[in-house]
Amino acid sequence: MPELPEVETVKKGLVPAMERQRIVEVTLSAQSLRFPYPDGFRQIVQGAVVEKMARRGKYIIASLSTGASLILHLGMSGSFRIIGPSQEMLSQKHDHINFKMEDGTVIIYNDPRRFGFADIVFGDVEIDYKPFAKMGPEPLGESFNASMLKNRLEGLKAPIKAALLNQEIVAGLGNIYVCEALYRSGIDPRRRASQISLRRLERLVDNVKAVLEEAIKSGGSSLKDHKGVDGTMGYFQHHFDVYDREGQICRHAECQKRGTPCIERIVQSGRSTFYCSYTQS
DNA sequence: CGGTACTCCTGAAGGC
DNA sequence: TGCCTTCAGGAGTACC
Repeated sequence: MPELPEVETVKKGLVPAMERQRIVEVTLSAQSLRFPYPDGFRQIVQGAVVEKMARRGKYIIASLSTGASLILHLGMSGSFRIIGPSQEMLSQKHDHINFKMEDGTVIIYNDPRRFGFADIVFGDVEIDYKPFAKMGPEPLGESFNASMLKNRLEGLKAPIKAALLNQEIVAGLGNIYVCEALYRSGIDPRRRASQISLRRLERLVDNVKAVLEEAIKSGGSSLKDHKGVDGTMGYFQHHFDVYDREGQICRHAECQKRGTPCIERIVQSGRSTFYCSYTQS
């Protein structure tokens, strides 16, 4: 389920438990995740110190003292929970990976749908890990701006909705935030990506950044709430303008005034798109 | 090559 | 209550 803000929140939550800590033991479930665990996974990870936790798109990267990097992807239903040294460790259905740290903390990866995966990369992840080699820019980075986006959209026949979901155009966006950013920008999700003016792309870029930043902020606060309860690193509660609001009235004054439902749901490349049929053109 | 459809898997939600 | 269908925030692959 997680998109960039959720992955960023999860990564931040893992930092205090993992960074500069040695992983002393790894246990894996019998069932593999989306891909089989790489050969020698346990041997490669066990005994290594996590030097730095990072995020690229929707991927979490733990760089290890051995020079290798541990890559984690949450798929649609992956989550982590952290069991402190003095806490009782209860295993749950769909637990797949346990990382036991030197101080006794255990980090557990749980994933009911098993769309997530773990991988190992030797060398420079940006070059040697295939998905990163082709991945678009980080949307919160300086390099993500309207003119570079216009270049990347040039010649595309796909609708803007599909283009923004493509991780090779821009990294980390998923169905929810694409819907929200297009709504805020007043852009019809069905519009051809290559036919959007620079002016509108400027608004789009600003709104992509804004919606992600807002989500990261609320993700951070909900993380705190969750931790106290059961150690779950949850996803934040967030208010969406259009996502999952089919048949409702959006917050635009003109739509409020009209009083008839404006939010519609359509299917684009097999995924739900929610948008305001009056203000997005 | 570009674009879309299909696919992996489990669980939650809604209809009857 | 239970059984069935539909849908889910990802992304690689298959195929036109």
